[in-house]
Amino acid sequence: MLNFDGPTPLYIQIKDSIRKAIASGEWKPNEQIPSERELCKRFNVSRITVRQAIADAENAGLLYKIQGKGTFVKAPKIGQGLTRITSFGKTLQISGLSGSTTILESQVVPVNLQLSSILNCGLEDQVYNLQLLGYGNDEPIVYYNSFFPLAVGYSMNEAAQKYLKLNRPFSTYDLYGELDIAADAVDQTFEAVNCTQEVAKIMKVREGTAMLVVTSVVYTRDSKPVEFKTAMYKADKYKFHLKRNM
Amino acid sequence: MLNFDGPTPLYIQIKDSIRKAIASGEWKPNEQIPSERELCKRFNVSRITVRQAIADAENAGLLYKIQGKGTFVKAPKIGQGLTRITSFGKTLQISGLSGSTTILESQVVPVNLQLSSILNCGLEDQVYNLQLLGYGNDEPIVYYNSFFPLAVGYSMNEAAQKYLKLNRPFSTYDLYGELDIAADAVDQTFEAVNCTQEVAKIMKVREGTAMLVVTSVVYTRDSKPVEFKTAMYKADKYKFHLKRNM
DNA sequence: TTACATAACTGGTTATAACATGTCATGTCA
DNA sequence: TGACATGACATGTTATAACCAGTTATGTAA
Repeated sequence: MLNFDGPTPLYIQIKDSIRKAIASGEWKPNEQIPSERELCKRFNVSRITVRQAIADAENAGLLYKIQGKGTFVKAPKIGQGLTRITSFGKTLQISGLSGSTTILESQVVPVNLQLSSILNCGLEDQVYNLQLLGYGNDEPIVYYNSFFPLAVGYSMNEAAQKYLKLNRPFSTYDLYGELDIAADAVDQTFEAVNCTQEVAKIMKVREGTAMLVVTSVVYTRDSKPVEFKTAMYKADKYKFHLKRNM
Repeated sequence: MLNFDGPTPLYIQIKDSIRKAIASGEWKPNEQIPSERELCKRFNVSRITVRQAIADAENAGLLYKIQGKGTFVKAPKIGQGLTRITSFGKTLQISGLSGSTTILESQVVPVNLQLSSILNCGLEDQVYNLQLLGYGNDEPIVYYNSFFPLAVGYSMNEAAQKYLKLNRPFSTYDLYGELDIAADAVDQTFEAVNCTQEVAKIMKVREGTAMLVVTSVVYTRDSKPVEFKTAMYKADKYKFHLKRNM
């Protein structure tokens, strides 16, 4: 089950296994997962290791614990929770909306100074640009503008075409699952802007409508940037939730 | 130093002590804090306990660690980081803005259904309403509309008057420090809205300007709600940053 | 049958211990 | 002098062990 000799810590492997069990639906929302001691036996590791895996998963918004009762799978909130990374497709599903995603643009473009610095590539390099439009109940809800290193971009595009054919809503987070890239962390900035004319046209809103803009940089486990993305959400259709500790 | 017999876990006491050392300026941003083993000796506890305290503090955005080098005090970002709770006064200070806060309203009001449910009080109860306007460089930046249980509200108002006399910028987070209330966690919702006429007047912007609205419920250590707050930020002056793990 | 003590779970806290891995200063050898 | 080995010290990972504190089912006594 676990690789005891490899370089990957056991608790990370266990966390990944938890993530998979939840993503695959094997463990359902609000369902109790095996107890810490049970997982110790199952993976043949100490309780500290299991607890660290669970703590990480809890931190990522995948689980919650109740003392004396057990550990449970966290059900994502309506809207979008900021603890747990939830893809567009999943968010729609939770909200009970039918949805779809269209590809507005899929192209290779030269970098600018900002992009080369963020994606950590040369000024002469090219990057892949993917622009998606997400619909909920046939209404544009979010406009994604992503930039990837070239190799990643080509794979992303392939995966996107695949989802497109299936006519299922998706965002780039859904696509990572299709690739062998393990996205591990995201840096995000939230701000409100008045919608420009171009975006207004794309999203079918009046110019000046308040939009929630989330700028993200996605990193792999080894802290290499793999995506720079700007997401513009139609304000009245999308909120973000967050729990913070002091 | 620590209370070994009390009900408060040692690692929480240590975390509080870390928080105080940072808040008081004893430990400055980017300064290295004593090593784990040093803290073990100093507090006379095991390394696990110290590590848990540090992990909590890191999670709250107070510290960061570099393997092989040490643990350091995190310097809050310009803008507002979403990992670490940063008060309005502190945010201004980091941004290098001079600022101030005025009290728009300080009154006792009856609850409505939403408030009674959130603050967990009876429908006949009254609550304290405090409305603040935060300025940066003489320009309105944020409008806070807070509601507290009555007893808390009176203390908050006193503390606010005190800050007002000192002519120092503040938000309710600054005020908690003055009271004996240990705010421990916050639930927040982020959304973008077009500014209404009333708010436009208060914040001296054009009607329809995009505003970032953050709705917060503040909880004490024992998970009792102590504040319901709506904060409206002038969009071009305020952004929020967040790092998320998967 | 009901009420209460208890046992058998759950996660929460803490100690001790060892070794791995990353960083850096120091000292040695070419 | 410069390159490299080494040791001291930082955090990272993991095991074993014990006890505390809630939750729940069970079984016993009134």
